[in-house]
Amino acid sequence: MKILLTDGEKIDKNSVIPVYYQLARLFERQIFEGKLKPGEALPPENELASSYGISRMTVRRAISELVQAGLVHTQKGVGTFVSKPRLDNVVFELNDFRDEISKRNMKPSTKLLGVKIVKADRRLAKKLETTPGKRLLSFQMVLSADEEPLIFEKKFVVFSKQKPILESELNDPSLSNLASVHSDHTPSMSKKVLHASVATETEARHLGIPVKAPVFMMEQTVYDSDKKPMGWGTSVFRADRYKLTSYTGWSAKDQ
Amino acid sequence: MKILLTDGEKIDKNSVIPVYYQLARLFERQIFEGKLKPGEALPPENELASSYGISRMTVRRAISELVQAGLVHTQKGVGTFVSKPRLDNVVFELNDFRDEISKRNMKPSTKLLGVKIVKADRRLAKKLETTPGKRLLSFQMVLSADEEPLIFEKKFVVFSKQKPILESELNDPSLSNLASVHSDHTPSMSKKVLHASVATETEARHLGIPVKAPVFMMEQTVYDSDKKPMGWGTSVFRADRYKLTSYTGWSAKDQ
DNA sequence: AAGTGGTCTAGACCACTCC
DNA sequence: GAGTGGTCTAGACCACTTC
Repeated sequence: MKILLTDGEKIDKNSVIPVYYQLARLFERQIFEGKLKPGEALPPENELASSYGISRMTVRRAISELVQAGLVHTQKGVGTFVSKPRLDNVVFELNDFRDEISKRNMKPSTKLLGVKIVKADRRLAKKLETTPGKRLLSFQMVLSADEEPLIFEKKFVVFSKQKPILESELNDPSLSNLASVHSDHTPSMSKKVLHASVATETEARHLGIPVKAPVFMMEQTVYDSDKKPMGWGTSVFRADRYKLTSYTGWSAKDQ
Repeated sequence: MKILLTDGEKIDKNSVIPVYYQLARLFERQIFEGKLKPGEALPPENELASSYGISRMTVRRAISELVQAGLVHTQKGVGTFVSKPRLDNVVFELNDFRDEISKRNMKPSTKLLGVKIVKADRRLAKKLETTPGKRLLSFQMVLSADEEPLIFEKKFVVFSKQKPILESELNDPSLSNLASVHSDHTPSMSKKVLHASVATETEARHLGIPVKAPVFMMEQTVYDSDKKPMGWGTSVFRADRYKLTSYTGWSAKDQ
């Protein structure tokens, strides 16, 4: 028997809020507030179970949420310890354009500049792992927020179905959707590469920026389940309007 | 009672490999191989438990791993279903320079160009939420891989300790370490913003690239637990050598 | 009402670490 | 050997969806 810490905080077993969730938040709070510092051990699972009057499995569920969040880590046979925040790894997210724009309370729009059938040149043939001369569907479009052009996109799709260009293309003009609609296969993997570049004359004109202005260029390849490329495309983002932000650390969610 | 599917696959309860893990891999395999298609339901948890002769909690653990991995999703009162792969959200990682370079079997090196004490101008004062004239520690350095310069960095730290510049700075020249060494506080949060830009004359000279060549510019601010900025810095990456790659989809780990 | 996933319990045995 | 986290069981009750 040990003297129990007086947490001042309690668990309400009759609440609609799950016990494991209450316990996880309780520890999270103590870590954020500095009452539990990096390197310090949490009480053993058995002790937590008996002192809160809950089952050990419930304690473990709470702790496993903290482990997932990176707040603590466990050592078999030793204990559970508060982790040090890792501040120098970064994760940049670049999600669906329409979602992002809508989230910022702006109106997204897509202008389809042209759809045509083209023959693959050497570069396209290489990107799509096919032969030069192969017939491809080509799309060009401009994505805008509140009527201001932000992104200029070119996409090329290997087509195996003769399908008319439908409205659905404009509802979801993502490369994986385009590839999916015009092919018998289903996209199962996507590779994206982000470059820093400068605007070409064409890109500058469509985006309303100076030639050679800095831009992000994202290159996407969509593959089917056999790892054969189904589509390839580039998206050029205005760097004056687009930047990628990332927060790391414990209070990140407050931002 | 229902007729059980003949999976051909079995669970070995006496294996050293945990049962939940075996079951999760079994479903994962079936999803990757297309035997379980997006939208299809997994058998109910109770059925899985009885047909494999294991407890429902163990089944749930297996399923929860699949949920985490994004392979399936659950609907309360309805069932568990195979998810569609989400191919159009992207996550770019930009991890510690030394780790990344070492992983590529190259030799990372850091050249410290200069350390001095400077007075904050208006821009720095704003970035660090302090007043112009405030004395700051200033670092400039070039990071190279196999002697080729890749990144040019400037960092500014609000210092509250009079400490000599130690070797430790070169071992870990990250902004959070610099801020930590020269302050009484501990960094607890970091914000990074990635821009596309073009090289200034100074940057171009240090990186050995033409002026106005495209570069990535990453801006980092490190905060203490009270959300006061402790340090601010910029890292300029050669765009001809640096790009960010991201894979999404089910077979991503094969890459 | 029947079936589903979500939560929780009170045990059990194990492998591991540390002394 | 004592203490720790990791796995697993065989139940239970609940809220939810569907019919």
